[in-house]
Amino acid sequence: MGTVFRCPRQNGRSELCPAKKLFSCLSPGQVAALGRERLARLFRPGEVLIHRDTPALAVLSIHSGRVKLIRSATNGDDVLVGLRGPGELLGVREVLSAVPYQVSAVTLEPSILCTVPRESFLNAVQECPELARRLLRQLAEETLSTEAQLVARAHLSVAARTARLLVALTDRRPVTPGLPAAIPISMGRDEMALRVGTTRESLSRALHQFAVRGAVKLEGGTIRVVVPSLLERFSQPELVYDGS
Amino acid sequence: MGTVFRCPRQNGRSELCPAKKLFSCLSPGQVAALGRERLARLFRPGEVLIHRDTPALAVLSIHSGRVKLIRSATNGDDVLVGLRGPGELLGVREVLSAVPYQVSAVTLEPSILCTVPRESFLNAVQECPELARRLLRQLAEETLSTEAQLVARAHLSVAARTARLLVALTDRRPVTPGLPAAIPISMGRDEMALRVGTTRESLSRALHQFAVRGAVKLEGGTIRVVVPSLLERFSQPELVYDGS
DNA sequence: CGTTTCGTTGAAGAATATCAAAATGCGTGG
DNA sequence: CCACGCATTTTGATATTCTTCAACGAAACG
Repeated sequence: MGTVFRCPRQNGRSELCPAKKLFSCLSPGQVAALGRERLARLFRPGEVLIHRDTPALAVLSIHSGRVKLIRSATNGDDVLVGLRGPGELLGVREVLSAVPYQVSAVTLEPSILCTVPRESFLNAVQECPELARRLLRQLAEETLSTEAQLVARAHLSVAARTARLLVALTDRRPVTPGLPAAIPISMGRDEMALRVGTTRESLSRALHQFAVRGAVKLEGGTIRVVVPSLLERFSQPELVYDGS
Repeated sequence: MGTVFRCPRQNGRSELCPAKKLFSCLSPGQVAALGRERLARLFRPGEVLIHRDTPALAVLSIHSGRVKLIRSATNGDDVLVGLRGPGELLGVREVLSAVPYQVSAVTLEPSILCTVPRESFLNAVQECPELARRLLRQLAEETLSTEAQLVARAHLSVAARTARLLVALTDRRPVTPGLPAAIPISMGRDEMALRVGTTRESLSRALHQFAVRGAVKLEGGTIRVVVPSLLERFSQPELVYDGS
């Protein structure tokens, strides 16, 4: 599970995974002390990086690729708890709290990660106040976003949450040169459903509603947002749209 | 809103609100620099300490009393996002993330809090690495617990979540001297419902189920847990109990 | 060209919210 | 001590939202 290889280097010196931003405050010596962080591994999509309920022995740093954090129930229905991308860390909270991993981490794409042993990480945090401060801020934002997620699930319909996802996905695309048409996205329905916190079927129906009302256009594999403003209306609470 | 008065003092020196644990690493000078933290205010139950969407100008430290963090929707249905008690801080995440308050904070009981201006707080974090580390750990635990909440809502029935609340409430009571009978609690049904993430009515029904099956006994105002083990069974997923 | 995976659609069923009303508890003043 | 009135809790009936099961069409792939 995971091919071992070296991270790309720059300037002849070992270059940290994009967690550079985070670790940039460490001295070369401290970086070296992080341990085997230079040894990265390549993972295929769908590989399990972290198993829930196992001891949190290390923090993983994402070099490239996207990873989903899930809690899988015994029966099999997963709950998405978060998504992480390049430059982000996995398992920080558990290592800091000294508890077993509370979630499982699974790659969504081919990904390259490196490992920082628990002790090394804690040492770095201890040694470098700046690192602590950066993590602090990151965690603060993380908590707020998880809370937002909780609230959304609590009082937004599946349709509204779906609309929100679409809005978020298009927002993130600065690539909106022409005013008229809008932006397509690509992602499996199952992944979308996971992100919205519903089933494949319910998601499909929600999209159908949007399409019927002319907010979006479903083009095999991609979703074209035709009337963003309309979509934002759907993302509001209250409003409910059902039936064929 | 809130009567101003001085915090109790010990040893002739001003004593910080129970956030002592957190701030104990600060020097007296640093403590003084925190600003007006010695000026505490008394709030009546139900007072709003923090209004969502207003600028996060300060961190509040809870000296005594309990506070609920909520997101109130336009229509009026609140979502409980967290509870805080003595020694805990309000608004840390927003201050650290430099965003407006994302939740409202409302007292559940008469409470005494003191205020640490945003800048003072950030300075303290900057100055004192130990403080940063403590906050880090606290935030890490906070995130994990919010996530757990999210997961619980996602795949546990109202009954299961209710059972969990009862279990948690009894667990927190070390006051279980005699083995035979069990522990009573007191709390409005509305507050319970809020914590479980459901309505007053649904909660009532869940309790009724437990009572019918002999797990608990409803005694006006208090709930006596008769068979804890049974209650724990109810708190498991899968199992569903409905009907009269 | 079958086979497999993915997406959509329909119909039935479950869980929970909502609305309305009865019941219970509780403090107050007679 | 009792009666009254208010607030909380419970209960019942109904509505709604969503999931689940099942089937079908279509694109993807060997």
